[in-house]
Amino acid sequence: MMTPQVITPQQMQQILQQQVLTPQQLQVLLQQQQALMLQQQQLQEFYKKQQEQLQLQLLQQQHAGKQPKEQQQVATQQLAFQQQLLQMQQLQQQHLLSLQRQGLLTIQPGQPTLPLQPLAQGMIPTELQQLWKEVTSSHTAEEAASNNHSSLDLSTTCVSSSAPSKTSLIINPHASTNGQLSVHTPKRESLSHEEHSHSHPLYGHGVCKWPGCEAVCEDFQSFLKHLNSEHALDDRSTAQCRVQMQVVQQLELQLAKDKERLQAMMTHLHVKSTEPKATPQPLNLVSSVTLSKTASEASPQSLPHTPTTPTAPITPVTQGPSVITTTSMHNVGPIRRRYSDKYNVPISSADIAQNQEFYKNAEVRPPFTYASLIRQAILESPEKQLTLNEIYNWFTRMFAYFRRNAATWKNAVRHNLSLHKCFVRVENVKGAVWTVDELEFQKRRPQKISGNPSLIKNIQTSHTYCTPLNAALQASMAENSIPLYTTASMGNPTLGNLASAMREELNGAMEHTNSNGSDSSPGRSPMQAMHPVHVKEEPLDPDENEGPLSLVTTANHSPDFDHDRDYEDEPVNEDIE
DNA sequence: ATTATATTAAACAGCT
DNA sequence: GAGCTGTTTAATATAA
Repeated sequence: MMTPQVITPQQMQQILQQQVLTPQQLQVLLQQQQALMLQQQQLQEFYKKQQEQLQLQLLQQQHAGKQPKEQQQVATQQLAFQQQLLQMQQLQQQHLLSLQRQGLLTIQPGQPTLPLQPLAQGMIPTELQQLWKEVTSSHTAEEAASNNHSSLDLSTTCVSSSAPSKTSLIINPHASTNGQLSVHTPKRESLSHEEHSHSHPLYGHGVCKWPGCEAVCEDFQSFLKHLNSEHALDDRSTAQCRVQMQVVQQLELQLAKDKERLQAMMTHLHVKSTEPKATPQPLNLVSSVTLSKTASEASPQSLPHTPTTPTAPITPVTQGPSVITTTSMHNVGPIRRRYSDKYNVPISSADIAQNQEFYKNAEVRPPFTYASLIRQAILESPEKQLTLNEIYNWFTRMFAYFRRNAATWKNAVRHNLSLHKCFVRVENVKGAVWTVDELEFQKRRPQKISGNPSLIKNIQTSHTYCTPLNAALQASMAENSIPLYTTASMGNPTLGNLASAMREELNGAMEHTNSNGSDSSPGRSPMQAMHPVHVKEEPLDPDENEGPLSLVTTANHSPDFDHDRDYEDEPVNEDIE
């Protein structure tokens, strides 16, 4: 449908590959580049039209009421979404490919998120500039040493106007955080790292992966030789690098725009869909983060074709076919199955950050239970304890939905706090705070995982059954490596909490006994093992080991939650629902 | 059909 | 007494 005859980056590279660039050739190249940009503009136009059409459809849908063709429209909508998502996926893949070709990105299976991280946010031009500077600076240093003829000053074309005047060799291995600049350091990693050869971004399947090269190299050694001889730091390589950089930049731009567009579409549709309760809005959505996460291996056609739920948020449907389960919501807790599983769609908050923003702004009911949300709120707090009011504040801060009907949901929160054993009230100097008994919480979890508590017993006895659970947990880890509402950064300390929480989930589900090996409360001092003034008595569970309970008696009130009073006591519109 | 869980509403008690 | 906090009960809905 939309396969414009744009000159692909590869073709461009091939052109470049033919010989050392002359300024004329470069001119041609730039023209081609402009053509590419033009094509991309057309692409954007297409999307624009698509979106307009979508809105039109929605309008019609609203006016038409419940006419039978509504379904057709919905299907069209769905299609549009899929196209959009597919396109984004392609973009992402293209982008990935480009980066790989460049050697700017190393994808290693061992470190799943690290290299992909920048992709999710898009590599900002300054990063590219930085990379470019590194190349060019070393380039000129070499250049200045050997031949003195003025090389192609590519920096005038677009990215960096700062001509590399410095002669110092800036080859900083740490600077290339997003990958490795393999242009100038092939020898270092040659013999000693044989296994590393497999992961060299420019070498794979016995061929050189330099853009447009594909020279056959039997082994890594010959590849290095080839790399040094054919792709040395000369004008041609530099130009190739630069062109590719532009391509990447464009793709980044395009990706960002498409992401934004998708977000707008989602938000738009979602706001609409909350109004009519009886009209489900099946949407097939793939989270953008899924794209970035699995762009390299995910097949685009594996989009599930099952509708989601009426009230569920635009929950991106993950495309990983088997691994993703509802336990992907682990860090949040059980989802509200009432809505989520109606269509057998494994809802997963793949793009947590995205959803965070979504729920913050869109008045959409989060698909999590109150208990899960309360737990999340508490666990997110630095002290793992919150007062009731702080929990309230968290709700209103994180979810636009909870900025109205305060009486209702606050009552529900209180009700949940009292009802569930997993919430433990701890008397404090300043009053009382609520903590989470993770074991208790996880106790309810097994049912969520499989719906069959006996399975857990099986898991306990036969470790071969660990696989599904583990897979689920790993998927959960991959999916939600970030606890809700924290931005995605691998260094996030909360990640550790999540990991330990997951370990505990395993422990809790499989062993059912409290092994003190799992320390779920990092940062707790033994001082805090003081007895609480008042703990909810539990007659039904005498065997409950209250060991891991964090019974904090000190009044260390976190200031983080004192400024959350933005939405507090906001005027309540009781007549909305 | 039964059971478990979640949600919502509401009554009530204790406290500030 | 009002409002907040916390407990409890009941009705209802949903999913397993």
